[in-house]
Amino acid sequence: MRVMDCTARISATPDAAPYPGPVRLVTWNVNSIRTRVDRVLAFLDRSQADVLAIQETKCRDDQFPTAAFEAAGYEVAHFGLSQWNGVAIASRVGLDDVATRFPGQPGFAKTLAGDSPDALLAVDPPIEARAIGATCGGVRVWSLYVPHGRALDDPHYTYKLAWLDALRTAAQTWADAGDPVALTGDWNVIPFDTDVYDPAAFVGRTHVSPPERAAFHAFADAGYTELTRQFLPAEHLYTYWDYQQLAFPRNKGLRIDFCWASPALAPRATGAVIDRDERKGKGASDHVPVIVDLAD
DNA sequence: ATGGTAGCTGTGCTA
Repeated sequence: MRVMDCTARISATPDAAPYPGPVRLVTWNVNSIRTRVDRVLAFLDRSQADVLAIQETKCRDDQFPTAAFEAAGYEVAHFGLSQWNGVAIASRVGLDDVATRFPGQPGFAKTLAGDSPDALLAVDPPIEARAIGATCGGVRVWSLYVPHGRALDDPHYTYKLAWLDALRTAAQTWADAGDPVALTGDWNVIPFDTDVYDPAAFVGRTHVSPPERAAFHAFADAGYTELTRQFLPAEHLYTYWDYQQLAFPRNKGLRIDFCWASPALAPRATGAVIDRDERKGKGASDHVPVIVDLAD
């Protein structure tokens, strides 16, 4: 584990950047922050994370345990509308210019029996709490919870593809601008057959379909680098294990949590870790933290 | 064997 030198973060002059130095960036789908807050704070202390991108907080803004994070030395920005979804960024290296959606992010409108086509066209689909961005330690961090998709013939699947395509379009503009951007979170895509315990079990299901995989790999075409793959190329390294059917003891997992880095950021990466131990014991999330280290 | 688990303003929905 890296030994932190806190004095290195104090500016030498008032004009210097407030938080020079490396950034340890973590993404973690915590599956309810209120249930998991003690475990998350213990992880922050143990890992010495500088920035934590959180998904599935499962709460509204007024329910988020902000005080506990602040007591641990982290600022927090959270976007949650209900008991579903919810994303946040906790940072001890600054937290500026918070955005709760990316440009062009589609919403999702539930259709009800009896809705006429005209009525549906009139609906401006509400944005879901699946993306939050902030500038932390000089890095533009996006905590992302990509729609699951549910099934290939479900409207949520079409929504998932549109959501990923809109994100890629935004990501392209950021890359073209030369911004140091990290797109980190739960992507709900299994990019390769070697990222799943049994590809045959996923035939005809979401996460592995060619359009989903194409939408994921399109970020490489936009110039981005997936940092966990760069440092952890081994097959069958998982970040998620279902709660059911003893999936974790049997190591029947999926690799679905990733960090895409823009061209300006990717060269700064020095390593990545999947904290598999965090899936152990009582009260674990079904996802584990995924850590990337970024140099100056 | 059509189950199993976890979380949520839960008697069903979402993953």
